[in-house]
Amino acid sequence: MRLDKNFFQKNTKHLARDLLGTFLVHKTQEGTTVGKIVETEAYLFKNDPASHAARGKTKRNAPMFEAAGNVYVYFIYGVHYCFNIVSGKEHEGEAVLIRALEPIKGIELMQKRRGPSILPKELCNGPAKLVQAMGINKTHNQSSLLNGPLALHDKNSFSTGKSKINIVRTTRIGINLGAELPLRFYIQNSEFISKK
DNA sequence: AGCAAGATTAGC
DNA sequence: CTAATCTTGCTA
Repeated sequence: MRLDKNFFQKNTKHLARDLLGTFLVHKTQEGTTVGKIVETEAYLFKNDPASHAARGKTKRNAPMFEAAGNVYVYFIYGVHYCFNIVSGKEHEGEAVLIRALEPIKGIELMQKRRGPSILPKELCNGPAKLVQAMGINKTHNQSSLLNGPLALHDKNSFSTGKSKINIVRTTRIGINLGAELPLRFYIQNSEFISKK
C-alpha cells in the first residue's frame, strides 16, 4: 500500500528510521522497478552545517522547504544525482537522503540502466547508483511521492523473508562539516548498504 | 570574474 | 588515487 501524508509529516530523524524497510516503487514505460530502503541519512535545518538548507533557502534547495513527502533531487560533482525525501511537520527545510536500496523487482531493467554485468548487490548500494538504477532524474525534483509514478509502499507490500529488522545508527558518510552527528541509519547485516 | 569545494562513482 | 566537470558561495 502506498504511504500517505501522515507517514512523512514527522520529525526528520524519526522518518529516517521509519523509512528503513519500506519500498520505493517507480513505474515507467520501460517497466517497474522496486527497491527496499536499507540505508538513510537525515539532513536537518538547525545546527547541521552539512545540510544544503544550512544557509537558508536557495533556488537549488527550495524543494527541501516544501511539503513532506515531496522529492528533492540534486546534481553533485557535475556528474551524479542524489535522491531525498522531504520531511518535517511543516515546511522546515529538512530531508532524508536515501543512500542504498535492496533491489526487489525489475533487476534486469536496473542492469539495463546501470550496466548488464553489474551484480544485484552493486546496483543500488550508493545514493547516485540507486537514482540511476530506479530511473530517477531531475524531472522528479519537487514531485510528490503521494501521487504519480514514483511512490513509497509500506513494509508489508512485498515479502522479503525477514520480518524483524535491527537498526544501526552511525555518523554520516562523505561529509566534512557536521561529520560527528549520528544521523545515518541502516538495516543491520544488510548486504546492500553503501561502502564506508 | 575567478576559484575552491561539494550529501559520488568508476576506472587506472 | 584521480578524473569527471555542474552549482553554489565567497572574495575582489
